[in-house]
Amino acid sequence: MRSPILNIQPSNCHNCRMSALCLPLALDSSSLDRLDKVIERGRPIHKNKYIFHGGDPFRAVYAIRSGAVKSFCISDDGSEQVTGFYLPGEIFGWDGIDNNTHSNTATTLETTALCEIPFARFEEISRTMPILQKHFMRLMAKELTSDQELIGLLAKSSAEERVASLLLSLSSRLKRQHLSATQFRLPMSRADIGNYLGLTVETVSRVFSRFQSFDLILCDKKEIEIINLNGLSALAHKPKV
Amino acid sequence: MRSPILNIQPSNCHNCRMSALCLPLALDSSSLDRLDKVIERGRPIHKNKYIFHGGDPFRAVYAIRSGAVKSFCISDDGSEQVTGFYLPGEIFGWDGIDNNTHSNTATTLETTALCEIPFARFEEISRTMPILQKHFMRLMAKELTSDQELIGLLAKSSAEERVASLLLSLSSRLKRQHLSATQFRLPMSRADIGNYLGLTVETVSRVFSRFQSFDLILCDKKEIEIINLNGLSALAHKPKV
DNA sequence: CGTATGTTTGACCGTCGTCAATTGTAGTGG
DNA sequence: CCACTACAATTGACGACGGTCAAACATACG
Repeated sequence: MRSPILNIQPSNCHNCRMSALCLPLALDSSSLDRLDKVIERGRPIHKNKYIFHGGDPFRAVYAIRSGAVKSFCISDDGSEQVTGFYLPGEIFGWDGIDNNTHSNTATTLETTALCEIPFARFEEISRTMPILQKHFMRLMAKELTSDQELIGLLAKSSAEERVASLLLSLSSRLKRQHLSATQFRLPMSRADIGNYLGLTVETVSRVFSRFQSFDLILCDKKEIEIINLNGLSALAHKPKV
Repeated sequence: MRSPILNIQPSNCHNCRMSALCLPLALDSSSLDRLDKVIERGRPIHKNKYIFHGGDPFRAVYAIRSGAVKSFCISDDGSEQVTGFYLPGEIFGWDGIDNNTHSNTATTLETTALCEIPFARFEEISRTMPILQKHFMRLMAKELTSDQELIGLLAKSSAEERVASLLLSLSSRLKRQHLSATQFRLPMSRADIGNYLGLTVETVSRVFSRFQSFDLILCDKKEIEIINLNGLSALAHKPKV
């Protein structure tokens, strides 16, 4: 039984150290208060719990205070397709906006604390706060560009490039949180990584081994240390042709 | 030099037969008028012309009245990655919302007529028309889910499944426009298809040949006729494992 | 008519998926 | 605490799918 990890449970957006990430806004104090009142701060959720299921009615989007989340959808044939990994300060759940129904399922990869932003109430207050509306469209657009990066990755890259790119993405996103960019713990399994990157578990495992033999990373199960960041970047952006 | 292709040039949204697709909204007549006034209806553009470049400042999103458009981004190594094909009634250009800069480049695949929706003015009027704001968020969410379908396709499918899925996607989108779902002309080259689907030109060409030998389609260069729609669907959704 | 570009087809080979076996890890209950 | 089981990760052998290289052909454009 863990853990005092989350003793810094924020009571509002003002004192949440993540707000610089999920609300990079110039909101005056009273506007922030109004936004603050609609946000529901949940207690930490255990690993492998569902946040919403595909088909659920769309109620809210979610910001991560701590922990990690994966989202995936079920394709026609019943197989999973991981569509994203989300880290603290990031927002997920947009997929429900059209049709008012979630197309994805979201689960926790480890103990996770969320802020729930009920969409109906958000829409109300955003009517009087245009900046908030624009901000949310920008967040959605960010999600779009990150999806497109993934598309580029899947369409063109080799297994090594894909894994290198994922590691670098995680690294830079952790850095944004003022955490180490070179030493971290992967919240997801090899199978999740493979599914996300369009590779099999075996291939992912082999690539990790190869990266170690090249002295690019050290890795003990889920603990990662990036030793040669430049080398990894070179691999990730390796020109094809 | 004008082409008489588009003699049904609509003068406003009221009489545009595409409005049911790009504006599936319950707008009263006066609201539609206000929206109508900000939309700039351009003259037809020739094939292979740029609509915007990656890096351009974000000014507007675009609805297609006729023709076809592809969008692509340039990756670090200078290579193109096609991110989408757009047909009449569809809207593109969202990629510019975050950073106020387009990350993609968009070009016409054939002679194309566009409606330009200046984003700044759109934001103004959407403040007093919440339904419009929600509608645009839904359009962005649609783009998100379609990107995620592509991700699923790229991550898991074989060459045949990818090509079959693209053909079916085009087919159903043409059907939405009340055009034939089984006989149409591909607006894009084999190279574009390959780039989009993460395949080489040669593989795309081979798959087309194979589909013909299986009597799934008839195809003369860019003219396509789907003979066995069910068979094609079966191929597209072929369960892996 | 000549050149550039797009498409098709063939032969070959490398990467990654498949199948299989082994080891390591985590969670459960005795 | 250890035994037991279920699951995660690693490693090897093999083969298929699709990429690469090359050549032939068709089409578009000046």
